Amino acid sequence: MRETDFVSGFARGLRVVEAFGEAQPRLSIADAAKITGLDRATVRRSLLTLSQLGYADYDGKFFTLTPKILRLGHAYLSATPLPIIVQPYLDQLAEKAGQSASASVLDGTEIVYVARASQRRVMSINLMPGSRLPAYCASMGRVLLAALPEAEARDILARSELKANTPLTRTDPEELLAELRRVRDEGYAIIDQELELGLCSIAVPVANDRGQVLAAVNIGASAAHVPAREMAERFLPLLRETQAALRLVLR
Amino acid sequence: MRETDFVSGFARGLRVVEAFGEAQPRLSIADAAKITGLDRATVRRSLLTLSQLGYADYDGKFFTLTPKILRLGHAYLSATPLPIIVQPYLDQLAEKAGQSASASVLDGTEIVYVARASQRRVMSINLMPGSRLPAYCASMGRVLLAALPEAEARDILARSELKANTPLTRTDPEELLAELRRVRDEGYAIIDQELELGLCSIAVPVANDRGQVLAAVNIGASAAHVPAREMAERFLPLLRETQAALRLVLR
DNA sequence: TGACATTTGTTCGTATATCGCACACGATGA
DNA sequence: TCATCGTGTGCGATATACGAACAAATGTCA
Repeated sequence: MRETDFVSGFARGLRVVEAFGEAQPRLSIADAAKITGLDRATVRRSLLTLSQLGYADYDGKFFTLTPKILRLGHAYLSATPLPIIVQPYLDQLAEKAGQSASASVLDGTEIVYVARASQRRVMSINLMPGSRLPAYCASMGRVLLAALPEAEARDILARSELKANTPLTRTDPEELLAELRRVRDEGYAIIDQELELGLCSIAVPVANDRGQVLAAVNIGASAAHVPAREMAERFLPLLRETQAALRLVLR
Repeated sequence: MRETDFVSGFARGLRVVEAFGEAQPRLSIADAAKITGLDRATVRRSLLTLSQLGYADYDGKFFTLTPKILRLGHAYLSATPLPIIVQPYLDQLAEKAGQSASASVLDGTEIVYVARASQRRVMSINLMPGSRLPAYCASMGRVLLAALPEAEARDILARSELKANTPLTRTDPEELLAELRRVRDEGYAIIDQELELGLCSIAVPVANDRGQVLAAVNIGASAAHVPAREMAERFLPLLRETQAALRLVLR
């Protein structure tokens, strides 16, 4: 790949889009420049481009993204068979379990939700396709990390900001790696309020017919209703069932 | 806005991303060039840029989008208060109604799902945030079009490809405009198997405290379980309740 | 099979567009 | 009033797009 095989204007524009987020729904030119570290003039050109294409609104002072920006993610969601195939199985799983079920894949140090069947809300944060959580402290994250060669998992943990979201969060890399080995052996991961107090979840990997792990599926429940020690007993059979069904239809 | 306030490299890159879709999950350079109408050399540079940034994978022949691309849509979903505020109300609505509830906004001739609480699957197609449906034949689309000045609704209908998805689909622009006037008067829209046989839905507009229509909320049900003539009776009170609650919290 | 046509990916040179910087200007507030 | 912050603009240096040409792969037909 040569130096000139890279369109930096495009890359800069994508950085500007990603500058928008929960904390920054509305950005002025200077805001976006500060967040992206790009020159104000450059950011301004990118934002005006977004606005002219209908991906952003501009009131003369602040820019906000429009729903048209979802077309970009939609291209992935509809182009990738995974979410479409998984969704009906999730719906069934959520109904049988009486709890929310989700599917996610790994992207760097984070897991990305690609499908979700919500039975009832148990988390304070709102999860939907495209939502992200740190892998090290999420049940699906543990399962996905366990599916990687250990060196790679170690590398991802090293790049992660291992912070204790609750007193129960495990943050020691060696302890996490030991847990990953356990997950690899047993084939499932349970999180007991490591992400948020009151929330438990159990996840299994989802592989295709060649045994490649493509995603993870989990069930989340309120710790008050389902203590962590009961998670496996109550939900693992259902998850195994879903896992087996998906193995046959994924390629 | 001056000529130079536009980054055409960025705009070209976005066109390339949108070239991916359900029918085209994997694109070669030449494919993408054909779809976008851009020069092969230019498309190649954009695709290699996407690949280098981790937004796409490249096997030497075909490009596919990666989940990282969802960050772009996620920027909107988490940056925009609407989905986050609406989701808990949708969950509640879906539970009370025992049917799926969704929220969407208008983008051109299409509605875009921004949040969804799925109770059970009634449609053959899979809906999730970011999914799109033509506005003219969806209940939320009717409601959103009805909220526009008539000239604008007429223009959108003119730009829409009015095709009959089922024998019940209404495709005559004048008939649709008359229906929009009815929807505007009555404050809700019912779709009886116009999008897909066996599927009924009812939608109401969601406005903020200043009366601006920001989105639409609907309930979908199987026509076998809930005939169209019973939709209003069974679900309109629940939808009105949700509508009133949202009016108070949206601004 | 071999020769030829077509398609696809890649490279190159140059005209053109874009970047980052510096500066001007207006708004806001101390 | 002055300092500060944010926006818009002109300019030289640099990066990019385009079209064309080339190489390699693929398809086609006798």
